[in-house]
Amino acid sequence: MLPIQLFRQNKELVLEGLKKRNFKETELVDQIIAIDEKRRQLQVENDNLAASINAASKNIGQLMAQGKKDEAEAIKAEVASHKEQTKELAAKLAEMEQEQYDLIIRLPNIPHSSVPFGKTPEDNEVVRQAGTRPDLSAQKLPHWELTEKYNLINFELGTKLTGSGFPVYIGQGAKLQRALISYFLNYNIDAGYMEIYPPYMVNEDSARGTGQLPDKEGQMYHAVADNYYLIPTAEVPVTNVYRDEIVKESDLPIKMTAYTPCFRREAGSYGKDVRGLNRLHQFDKVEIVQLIQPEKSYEALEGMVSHVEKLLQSLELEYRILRLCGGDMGFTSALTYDFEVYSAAQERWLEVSSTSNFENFQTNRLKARYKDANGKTNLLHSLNGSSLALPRIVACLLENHQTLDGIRIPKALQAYFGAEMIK
RNA sequence: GGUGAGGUGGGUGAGAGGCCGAAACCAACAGUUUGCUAAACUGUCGUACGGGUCAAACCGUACCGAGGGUUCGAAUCCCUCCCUCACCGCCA
Repeated sequence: MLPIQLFRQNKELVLEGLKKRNFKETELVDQIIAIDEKRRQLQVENDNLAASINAASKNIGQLMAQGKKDEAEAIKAEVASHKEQTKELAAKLAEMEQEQYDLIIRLPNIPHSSVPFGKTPEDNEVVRQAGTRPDLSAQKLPHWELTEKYNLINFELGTKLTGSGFPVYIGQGAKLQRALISYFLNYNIDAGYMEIYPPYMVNEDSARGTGQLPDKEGQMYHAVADNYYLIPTAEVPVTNVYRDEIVKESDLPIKMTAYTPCFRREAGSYGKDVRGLNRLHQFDKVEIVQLIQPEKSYEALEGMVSHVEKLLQSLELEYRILRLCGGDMGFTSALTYDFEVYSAAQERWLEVSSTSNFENFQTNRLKARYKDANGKTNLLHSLNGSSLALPRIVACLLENHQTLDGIRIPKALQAYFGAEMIK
């Protein structure tokens, strides 16, 4: 949610940002500004009225203490009429606040100046591409055949136990998951991230805090009896750690990492996108989150990007980094880098990480703030990224490193996996 | 699941219709003292919205778990809901 001050101070910036996103309802901006002015007017009126009521009440108390009952009664009558007015005003004010909120919440974040113009994924800018494409002339099996061949994952069993999109990892397949999770977490911890092991369900306040509610409830699994939501990403519980908190500047940056399974309903997905490990209802992911001063957040974002990039390199996979265009960026992001890995048998790029700076769009709603050197309270900037999402990494590891003798495990992972090959 | 107690500022905790945005203590921050550390002392020390200002100072309003009610006036009384803690039961 954009801070209201932004509209008063820099309307042009908002309009330009919306244009870059191809966001059509630009009239919302003027509506918001108009309501804001009216709202403030009303507040001044209402506050003044309340002030006179308060003063009168105090007066009554003193008069009663002095035994001047008649005078007190006279003032009481006066207060009664003021109260009528303030009741009306307060109701109008609340209505207006709600109206303003409803409008403002519909606006997406303002893209960073480096975000390219564009409407579709084709307009995303390839920042870097690196790694080598393996020679699969000897054998080119897609991962869903490799998982069967080596008995790593049983998709049908998952369907029996739960439903489609809930694979069962078996034997070396299960061990590979555990190895990747440990490797990713340790890698992040070494870079100064604090490991968090959060709940896998959150309450409504948390879901609201990171913006899953009110709009995206269809994306989450909901435990109705207790009104808890299964997390669609670790970002939800981890970012909410700092909901309604004010931290000292000396505590910044706050860097957290967490492994969690992620639960997504993914209603409406179909076809090759959901084949094998490409899209699941439950998957594993290791997330990194940072909270930092506004002036340092883009430096931090670049740091996170190179952090994730090195991790991908260590897995010996071909990857590319995209700077998402205005039309393809998530609603809450100001700048997003997507990481894609080349799936050599499917011959397509798969997204394995999305790393974004949300500036104060998230923290405004979360009320995650810090106190600066002058004692002033400001909103933090929040950033997060995957490092990494497991299923597609697994898919690419299997496909890209397949040989006739088995699947080669990258060096960096061997100590965690305990073998050099899957046979 | 049963029974009981309770939700007050960063923490502990007092307040029981007006003198309360809230004592005291602790923590934190700044300073004085000091060879260093410690101690001692002094001061500062909630948030939001709005007004005001170049910026401050300052002023108003709201907030004592949430929502409603009683009253001229509510942290304090009443109602509803939520949550936490303790003990018992069950259980990984």
